[in-house]
Amino acid sequence: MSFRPVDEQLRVIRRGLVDLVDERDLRERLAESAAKGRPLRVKLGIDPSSPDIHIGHTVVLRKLRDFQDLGHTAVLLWGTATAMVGDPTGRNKTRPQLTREMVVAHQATYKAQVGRVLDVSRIEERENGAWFDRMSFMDAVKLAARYTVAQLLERDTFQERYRRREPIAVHEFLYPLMQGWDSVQLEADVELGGTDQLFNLLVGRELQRHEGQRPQVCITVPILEGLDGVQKMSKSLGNHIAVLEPASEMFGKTMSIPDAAMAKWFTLLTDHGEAEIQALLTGHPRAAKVALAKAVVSAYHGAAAADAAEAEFQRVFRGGGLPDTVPEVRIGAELLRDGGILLANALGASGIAASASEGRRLIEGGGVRVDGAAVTDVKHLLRAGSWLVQAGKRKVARIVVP
RNA sequence: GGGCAGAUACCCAAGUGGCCAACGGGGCCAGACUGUAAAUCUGGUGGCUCAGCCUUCGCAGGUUCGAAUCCUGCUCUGCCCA
Repeated sequence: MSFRPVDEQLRVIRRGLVDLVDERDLRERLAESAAKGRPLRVKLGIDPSSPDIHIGHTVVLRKLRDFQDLGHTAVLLWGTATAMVGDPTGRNKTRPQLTREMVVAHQATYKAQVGRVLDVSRIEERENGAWFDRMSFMDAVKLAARYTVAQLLERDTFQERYRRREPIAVHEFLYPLMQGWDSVQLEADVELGGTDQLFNLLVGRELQRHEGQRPQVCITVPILEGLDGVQKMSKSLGNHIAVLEPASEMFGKTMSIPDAAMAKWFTLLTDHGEAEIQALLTGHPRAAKVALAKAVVSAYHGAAAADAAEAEFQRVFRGGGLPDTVPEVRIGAELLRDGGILLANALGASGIAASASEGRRLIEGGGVRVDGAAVTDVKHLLRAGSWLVQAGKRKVARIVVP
């Protein structure tokens, strides 16, 4: 195994980083690894606590891929035990504890998605259940003895919650210790995480030192904001782009992010060079956003799909046309009244609106079109036939009334 | 173990016997304007067989013609004392 020169490696690694604890240490290790031909063990912990990953998660995965590309070993740690505890990071509430079955199911779907970014044929996979599941309570107590309450309360999220007199469950305190213990078990050289993970990563250093290991280098990458450009991208906030989302959805969603978010998205989600990004950002914002959207889409669907998504976008949103695929919804005969179905009910039944009541409000608010013509009559009846029903610009369905 | 305070819709938060599907703000949805950007303005924001009806104010009972509001028990949370 031969490695690229240390400075070159460092340049790749440093792109888009926030914290690097510490650089001198990393440099030493890189030099050492090159000299001995031993790849660094770069750890990333993933708790399969939700079945899907979104492009916000890919920021750190891309960084891990950087290490892979440089010839190092990506160690993916499945937090099968920690997922059941729930990482309190960034939470103002205790997470629900998951069952073993849920964790296992999530892990499978997760892995398939991680493969969209990482070279999964070259990853080392481990599960922390391997050591936590058979750890005795007394072992856990010993581990817990290595940290003090004051140290744990240093963490922003705990401190905040404590100050606001919100509940903090004891097992949440254990989470950082578990994550740190993983590093000991894996003998990690480097651990990656989002900026909100810095505390947890540093605990790993402490515990490794305590065990007589060389403390890992801690690297954090920024947390990507969601479509609103303000809050962290997350599924629960509904401001995310899922890795498995269709190309046209990805394209459209990326186009809707605030201009101010573009620079960050370019740096963290695309392979565009600094100069290229600068050039795009100084041009027309719309052109830059199109370039961004295409880059994001092609990372998951390929260049051809990205082009198609752009064409479709142009047609639908600039030309007022229709998307490539319009879902067709057949209305069941049992829903018919007076030889048809109320438009409001059809909106609810087709999923365009969450309920018939919401459909009614949309009609009253002037947001609904049937075959291109606005309908404002709440009592509008769809008779037998096929109707193109739209609510806003994004929700369309062909509704077939028997 | 004892005492005190609190639990309201996605979030924050008013309401303390009828005028409450519940003020206000945020978020979100739709409309106008745009570049599906930002800013701004407008409307909406429990469900339904919709001039009405049903369910909702931690849970379960009770008082009352009538309860988110009063009573009892329970669950959960924070604070103080031990």
